Amino acid sequence: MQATIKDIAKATGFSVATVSRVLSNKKGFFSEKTAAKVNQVAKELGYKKNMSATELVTKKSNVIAALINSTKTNFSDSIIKGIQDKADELGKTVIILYAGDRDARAQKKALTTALERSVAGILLLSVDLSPENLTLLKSARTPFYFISITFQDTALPCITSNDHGIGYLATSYLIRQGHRRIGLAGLDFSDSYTGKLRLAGYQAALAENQLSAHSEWVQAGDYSYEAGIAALDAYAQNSELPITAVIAGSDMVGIGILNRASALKIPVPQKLSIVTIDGTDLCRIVQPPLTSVTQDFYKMGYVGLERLLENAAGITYTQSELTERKSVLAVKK
Amino acid sequence: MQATIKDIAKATGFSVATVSRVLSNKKGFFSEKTAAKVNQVAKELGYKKNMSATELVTKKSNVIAALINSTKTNFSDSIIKGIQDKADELGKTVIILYAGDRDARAQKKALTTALERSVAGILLLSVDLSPENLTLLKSARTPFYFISITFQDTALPCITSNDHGIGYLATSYLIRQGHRRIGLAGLDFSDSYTGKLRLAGYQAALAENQLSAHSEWVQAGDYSYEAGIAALDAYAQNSELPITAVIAGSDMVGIGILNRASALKIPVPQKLSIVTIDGTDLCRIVQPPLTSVTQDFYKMGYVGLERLLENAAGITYTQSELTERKSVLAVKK
DNA sequence: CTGAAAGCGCTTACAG
DNA sequence: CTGAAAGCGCTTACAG
Repeated sequence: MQATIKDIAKATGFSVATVSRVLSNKKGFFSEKTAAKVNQVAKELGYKKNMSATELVTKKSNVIAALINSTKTNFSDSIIKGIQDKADELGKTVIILYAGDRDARAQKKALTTALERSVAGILLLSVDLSPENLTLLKSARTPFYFISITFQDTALPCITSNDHGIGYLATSYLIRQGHRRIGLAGLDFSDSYTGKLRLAGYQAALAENQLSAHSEWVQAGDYSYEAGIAALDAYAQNSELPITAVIAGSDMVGIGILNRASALKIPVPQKLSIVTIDGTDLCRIVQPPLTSVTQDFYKMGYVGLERLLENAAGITYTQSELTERKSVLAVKK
Repeated sequence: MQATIKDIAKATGFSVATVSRVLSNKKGFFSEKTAAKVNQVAKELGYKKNMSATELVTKKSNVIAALINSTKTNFSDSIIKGIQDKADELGKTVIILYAGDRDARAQKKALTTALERSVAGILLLSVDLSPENLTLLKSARTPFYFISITFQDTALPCITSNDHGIGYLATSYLIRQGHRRIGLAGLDFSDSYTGKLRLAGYQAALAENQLSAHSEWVQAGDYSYEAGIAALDAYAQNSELPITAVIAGSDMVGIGILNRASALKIPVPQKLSIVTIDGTDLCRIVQPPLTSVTQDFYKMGYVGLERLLENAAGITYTQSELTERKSVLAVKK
């Protein structure tokens, strides 16, 4: 049997009230001497607080649930690191819950788990809730905050990169390097608002330079490695590539493009420059290392938790920056 | 205010006891009619069970805590997927807790969190507990089980790959391909028992073929990308490589070796064959894709949870297999 | 099939 | 600084 506060009370001769006070460190409500004795006995008995009881009576919790989806995009590591660091500063504890991959059942289960334990708040990392689950979440009184996902519904509180800015940044960078025929590959333009925004940023940058995208330059996809392969195959249909540079919707797309190009003997960056979006560690372990628009995932997590706890509304943007590596060639104009 | 069982009792005219029975589905203790009414009202009120109260009174929990460490090795995804799938089958819910990276404080915090919530069991994925934390874990009455980590102390219950077998398998495969001078790189032979076992397997395979390792063939490391770079630099000190093939301690080590070789114009596999240990998705996104000894991480998670719940003792091994890709060249003997 | 009552391990006004 | 007591939301023998 786990020792309880009662056991300690009995052993020390104090009341459970006093024991409770020292154990939860209610300063000013006990003497040093009392504390020493109680803590000592608690240690001897291997006492461990029963959080269920505490949460039941205080009706609050210091745990934050972070729901993650199980897709292979591995930038969530950085986000979680950011959340964890902030949580440590604040004395919160975070539990991570898998919410499946666009699986409404799994989402609901994770959500219910969080809600039933009356956590202090829910962070949703790139999880695109089904309509019912969104309703469920909203109807609960638990604060929530989305991270790394952009909604059309601007009423949802979230922190994310400025996706329009990302598209614009990548494109204008390539233009400055002298490129004129620039592709955009591997993004989802129908289900994903993110994709639409990045496309708009891309088009804006082109327009600003009196350029406009040929339809064959833009290859939709699902942000996966395979989407990168498919995109390159589409570009390589004719002996001459229609583009001199391409923006990949994710690191995995970029790597897919890179590898397929290598298989087809298209040298990167000599014949094709690549800028990828995300900028995770993956960029540096391929050859050539991929130049990227790098998102600040760590910060998303760190300030995401902050925002959640201050009950912030609306969208907060996190800064993205261009990281030059070796996959872009400057061409003379 | 969250609706409670009491509110439902009031609204339906039943007692809290009856409401509790239908809500926790104690078959045979209520009529269909009662159930219908209670469930209906529960739904209207947006009732959500307070798990703290339930756990407090039943003194049991159906949650499993999975402690993970924050190193970059990303095979934990597969392990967690395995755990999650098994948990779903069993109706358990799993919460994931970060236990830092060989950080005793973070470990303790994660452990305490799990223990204070009196979870049904604790799974530790590749987390190498400090001695005090191990004592803490053992002294609690909570069942625990290690995954993907090998101890010298065989009394600790765990599921993992047979590390001796892995070293042996990789080495004997390369020998069968005609290699005679085979390196081993990026493993830790001092802190990590895993490293020692793999080394022993490597030596056993060599010995079986009347070969023995030159000391310069074996380059220690910490399983990281940088360790791979360093290992290749060590091998490449002289104009001629001392080896024709190398076994990398992890996928990241393998990629480090590969990239450094490419930078130094050492063609893989023509001048250097590589077999890597782990076999995660990373192996297929580099060029050439890396032949690997592939560990069955998914299964580790899946049966790990099973074992935990049946309170199994001792070590369970999971099967590893050789996956041929493009990084090994067969040489004529 | 249903209800009254006790109790899980804690916290916290209230009174001293 | 300390204690007695009520109560958090549930479950479950016990009695009908």
